[in-house]
Amino acid sequence: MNWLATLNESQLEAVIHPNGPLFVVAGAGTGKTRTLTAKIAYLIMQGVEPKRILAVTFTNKAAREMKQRVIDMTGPHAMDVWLYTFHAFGLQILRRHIQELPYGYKPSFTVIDEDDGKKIVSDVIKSLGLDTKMFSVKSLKNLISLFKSNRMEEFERSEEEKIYKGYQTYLRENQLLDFDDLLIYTLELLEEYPRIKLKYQTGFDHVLVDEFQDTDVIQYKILKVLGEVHKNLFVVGDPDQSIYGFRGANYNNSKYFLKDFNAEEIILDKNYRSTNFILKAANKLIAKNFNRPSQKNLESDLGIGTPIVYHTAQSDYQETFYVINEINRLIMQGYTYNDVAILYRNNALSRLFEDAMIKEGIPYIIYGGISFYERKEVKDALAYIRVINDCNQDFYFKRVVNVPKRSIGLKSIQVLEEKAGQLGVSMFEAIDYVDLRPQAKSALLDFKKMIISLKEDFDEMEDLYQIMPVLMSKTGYTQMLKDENTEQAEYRIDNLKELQSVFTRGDVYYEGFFYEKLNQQLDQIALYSDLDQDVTEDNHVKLATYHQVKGLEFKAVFMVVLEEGIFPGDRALMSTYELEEERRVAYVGITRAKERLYMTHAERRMVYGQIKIGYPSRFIKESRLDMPEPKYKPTYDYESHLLKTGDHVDHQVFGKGVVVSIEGEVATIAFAMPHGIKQILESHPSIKKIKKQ
DNA sequence: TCTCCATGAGTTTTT
DNA sequence: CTCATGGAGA
Repeated sequence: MNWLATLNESQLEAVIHPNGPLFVVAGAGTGKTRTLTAKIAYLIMQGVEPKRILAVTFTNKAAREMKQRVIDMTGPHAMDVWLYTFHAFGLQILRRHIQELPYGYKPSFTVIDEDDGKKIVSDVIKSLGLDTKMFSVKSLKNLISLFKSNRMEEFERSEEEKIYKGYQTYLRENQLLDFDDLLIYTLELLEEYPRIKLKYQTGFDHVLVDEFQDTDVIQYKILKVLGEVHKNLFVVGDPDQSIYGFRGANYNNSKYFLKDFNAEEIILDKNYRSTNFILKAANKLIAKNFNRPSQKNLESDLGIGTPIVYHTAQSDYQETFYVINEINRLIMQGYTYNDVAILYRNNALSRLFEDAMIKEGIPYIIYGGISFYERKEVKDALAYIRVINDCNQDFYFKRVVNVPKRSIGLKSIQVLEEKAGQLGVSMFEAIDYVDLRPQAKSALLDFKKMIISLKEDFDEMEDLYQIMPVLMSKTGYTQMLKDENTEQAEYRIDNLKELQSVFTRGDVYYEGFFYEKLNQQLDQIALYSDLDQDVTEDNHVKLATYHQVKGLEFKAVFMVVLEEGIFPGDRALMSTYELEEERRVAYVGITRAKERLYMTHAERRMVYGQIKIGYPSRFIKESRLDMPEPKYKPTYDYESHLLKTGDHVDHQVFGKGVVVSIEGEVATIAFAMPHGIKQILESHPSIKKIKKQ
């Protein structure tokens, strides 16, 4: 156990802490993962059976890495540790017990992703005959999610509730579960079914949780049930890095945990990542948050380091220019492109910087975008496989029946779906009975024949790698892409080849007959959003949002577009709660940097095609170490006003209003109730002047 | 069934 | 500005 010697005092204290509830508050870069894996290894060394340990994480990547580390530390029997994401843990439980719930689910249910969910919502809206303009699919899917996970009491509009019910019915009738269901049904089984509850309460002796600050209400309840009997909950997290509130992460869970379990608390604040200029800035910034349990100040042994560099650019373009220049200077000083990250608040801001990178020939990658398993061609291929695997999967049937084009239009599909509904069979089965024009009917019959033929091929197969070639040629999918003869199509073919290698790897990883392997592989894919390609090898600057780099670190970090209205965003200005979350996002940003940190903003920026004046983000001032006000000299003319008394304006949040007076840069504007009179910077990006009628 | 234009919306997203 | 969507028309 020589790895125990590598831990610092607080880490060691946490690791050898006797049984009972413990909250390890692990600040950024303080060895959170190291402590958690050491704890698991320690438990195993103490004689706890690996299969009686449950550790949950938020990402597959974290789960996989942690498992590997524990195996490295204690040997291969650590394979038996239950180390899963919350969702994967739920999936395990539900594959075993879902038939006990009164919703008609069979253990062979399918997990759909966010995109599929939206499609279903959209179909439901249409089938209810509602005006599609009145209901945004995106926000409805969100509302449904809020409602399902008890984060919203009731729907505001009766139609919304109808859509929710339609969605839920569709899922149940088609044996589909969305991501929320994986957690909700798991909780229901654990809370309402004493036998199951007892099984899992006593099946584990220890429950460990990573990134606890990101747990939502349902996840916390699951942990609560699991830990109720033995109370051996080892929870690691950093409330200051809670930046997923919008997705349901409940900031108060840390308070609840300390109270509900009367847990002890150990704080890790010795940082191993950054120099102290950076840490001081981070400490100073986060201290501005009022709602802040478990306060801590980060400090490291890495010296004071280089001061943070602030830069005010005259325009958005010049800001990118400055960043490029500084990157070039860093390179001359011996940094590699790999050491550098450009971080911003939202994805749209990547564009400017991407353009600049291309122009200057600096290698870069942009995080985010559509991930591998969300790509159209990959989803199509998987949908085919699901239909072949089980012909009654109407949802996936609909997706592929006319891809490539087989002249089976929307109308034909609708008629078929109705027929299937009348007969109470799947669309696939209903093909024989449906009344359609001969062309459409024979196209459907041909499709059916093709699927049956593919099914026969599958039955003959022994390994997953055999799937793709047959599938792609029989369905005509590859041919369709080849005929397109575009770069885009080439790229899609490459992605399908990559899917092929996913299956090849699956052959090594999974055991059993073809269909057993296939089902395991499909489950895996359902919970994985992306391939874990190791991108750290290549040498390029990383462009990413703050959210995307949580948990990562870079020698040099550029926090760009630090402007009021963008970061913090307009929406966050009204509530302390949201503003504090924005501040935590900034805190995450600062703490990514190991040696160099730049904070930049521009005075003028194109926003939606219009030039707007930008003010430096309050986070600059709030984190700045020199006490006096930042030497910010605006270069625009104070006297030329953008607005004048009597102007009508439209504010993104407060709606329409009239300018009552102007003093300096501040306009007093009267908005309709309940907002009333507000004083706002006249050039604030959320204000738009509207022409008088 | 496909293509073209008008229209509107426009944070963050581990699963 | 730029992307997605939906309706009209070929």
